[in-house]
Amino acid sequence: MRQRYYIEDIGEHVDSEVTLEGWLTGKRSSGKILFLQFRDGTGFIQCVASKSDIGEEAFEAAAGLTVESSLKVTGTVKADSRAPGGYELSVMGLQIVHVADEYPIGRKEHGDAFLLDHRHLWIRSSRQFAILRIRATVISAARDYFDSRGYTMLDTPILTPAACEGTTTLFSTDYFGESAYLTQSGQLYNEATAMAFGKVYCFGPSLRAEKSKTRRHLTEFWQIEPEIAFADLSDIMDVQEELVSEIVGRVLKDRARELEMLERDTEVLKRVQPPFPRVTYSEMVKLLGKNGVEFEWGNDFGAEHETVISQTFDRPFMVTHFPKSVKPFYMELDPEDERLTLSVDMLAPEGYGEIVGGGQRVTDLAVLERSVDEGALPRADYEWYIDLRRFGSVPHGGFGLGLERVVAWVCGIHHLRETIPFPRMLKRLRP
RNA sequence: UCCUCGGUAGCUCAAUGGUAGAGCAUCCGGCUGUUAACCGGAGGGUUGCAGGUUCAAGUCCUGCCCGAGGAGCCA
Repeated sequence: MRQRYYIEDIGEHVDSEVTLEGWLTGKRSSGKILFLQFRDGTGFIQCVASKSDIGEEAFEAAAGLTVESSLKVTGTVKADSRAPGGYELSVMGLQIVHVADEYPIGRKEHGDAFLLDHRHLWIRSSRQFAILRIRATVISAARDYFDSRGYTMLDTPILTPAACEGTTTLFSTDYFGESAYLTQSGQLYNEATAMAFGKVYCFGPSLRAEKSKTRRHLTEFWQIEPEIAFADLSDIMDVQEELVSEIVGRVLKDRARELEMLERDTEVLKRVQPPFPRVTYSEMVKLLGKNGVEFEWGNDFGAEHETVISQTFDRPFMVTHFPKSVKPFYMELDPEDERLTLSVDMLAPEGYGEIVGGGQRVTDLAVLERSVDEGALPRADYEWYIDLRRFGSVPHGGFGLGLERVVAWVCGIHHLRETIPFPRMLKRLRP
């Protein structure tokens, strides 16, 4: 394959001639000198063209280019402190590939609805570029964490016959005359693969037809879910904090430029080191009381509570031992207090709230059967899952890490809709 | 589903019930170091839809549609 040059590696080619292939993000001219803002998908660079270097004809053609026109630019790489990023390209020649129509997204501000309607173009802008590159790094770091520790990655199905939980609203679809649902989580299937492979994880979309309309919700979001045989609650918490620390460390190391583009305070991220604070649900209820927030034991934390609590800590923290009433049927009960479960949620600081949820699963056949019945779940659809307790049942557990929430927190951005290439939300299916 | 706010030029917004404007974008002209460049000029409107009040409605009233924020809900 021929030699290609990318902006990301431009520092390796100072004073040599390269050709870059990409798009024009903007331009400024001063009569006989032209500044072309250029991107190639790996970064952004300014190209400087003067009439004396490239000739009148090429100069006029370049001056007439519209925003988002595609072109190949040949020139010499210069280190220049005046340029953002430290380098610029001194243009010797350029080849126009396509002259774009008038581009709808300008450099001035736009409303949320307008930008979401133009998401297919919006992802070209520098802020979205930074966020989505960080997303890719978060995924890569998480997968590397598991792959390098002997986990087997096993995909779980997206089309399922039953809900993971009876109460939640599901997207349903026709499956050759039978109704099927889009998965909310790979967890139940993970438990089956964990009994076959020991340590497993899955990475895929979770779909929920909830009519949630907040910055913390998408109807289609991605989860990374490990499941470990012979693991107890303490093991699960160790994995959670190690995983999250590794993810944040990788982003700090490999995506410093992107974090800078987002003006993210990296001091906060550098504090993300084990051990994370661990508190029980009951301690948390007391803590809320001390902060003057009324809260009745047995309820689940709402947005307000999570915000108050998460401002108490300077790094992610874990809340354990939630009451049975607020957790799903498969959670193992606390042997010391049967009102409680061996569950753990991790909450991100700075008001970001829950980013991980998990815990130990029910081991005993009779306990699980009772839970399924109490939840009024269709027994037939869960028979395979119950089977896992008939054939070599062992203590096991795992968790789900909500990718978009982690990306939002790491990037320090307000709304989940910017953390996924094409967000799916209530009333937004297009583009 | 509930509460709040909004819908005016391509975009972001302004306009005491009395001639619909500005900035950006676009087009034309100027400028050899611009950083959301700058300077001068031009074009650009079914004020979300339907009805009502009024001499007169972008503005007031009623209904509907659409969007945003929040709540509820939510591994």
